[in-house]
Amino acid sequence: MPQTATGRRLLSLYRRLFRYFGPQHWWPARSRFEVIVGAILTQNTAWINVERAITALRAARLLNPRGIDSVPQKHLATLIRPAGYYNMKAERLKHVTRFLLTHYGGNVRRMRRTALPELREELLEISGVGEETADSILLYAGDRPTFVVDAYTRRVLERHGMIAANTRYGEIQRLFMTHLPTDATLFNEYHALLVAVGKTYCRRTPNCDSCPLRYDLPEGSPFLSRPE
DNA sequence: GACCAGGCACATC
DNA sequence: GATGTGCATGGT
Repeated sequence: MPQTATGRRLLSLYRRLFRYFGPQHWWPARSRFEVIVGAILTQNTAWINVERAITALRAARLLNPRGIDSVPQKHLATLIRPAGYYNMKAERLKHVTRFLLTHYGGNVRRMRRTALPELREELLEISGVGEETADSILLYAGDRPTFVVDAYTRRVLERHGMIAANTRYGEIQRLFMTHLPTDATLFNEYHALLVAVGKTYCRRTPNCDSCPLRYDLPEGSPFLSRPE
């Protein structure tokens, strides 16, 4: 049980989201390697388009480290075209796959032998892997208790007055990680629920009036058309 | 046709 | 450290 007011509030938001949306069963993938591929492909991209690219890779029987490593980058780019930024992402998939092959024999589970902070640093050294992608890989492919911060996380917290605009990634991450129990299952579900509410209600043009978190908005929130 | 979607690297100040 | 830019498809 969190001792701080912030912790209690974060847990309250979590419970309300869970009650409303139910378990999200993240990450939607058939293998740990597919999680990593998805983490690259979903960068600034709608998931529906990522699914198309993943389907193409699977149909080409390339959804494995050896496959991605050996396919010509040009052809890889063609296959993942629906996910956008396909030239960049083809290169990034090559980078992350090469890392996995050279450091862990292409076996995602073998990442377990490296401690979380060191592994996070290793991932961040890969060109094309930033903080969110690294944390997504750690949490959703590696079951490591690290909190993933994305555009939705930021937006929900901002609108609920819990962070200022322009708050840095690490600070938002610390908010969750210092005020909640260190639990990969909780972090997994919480982030997935934030995306669920984000996709449906907490968009750039918000739909707060029917949002399950509307009564959690601060007094006089500009996002509510009716005072509550 | 404008806006948006589960970022990141790099240049510049 | 803050800000700006390129990368690109597909849905609304």
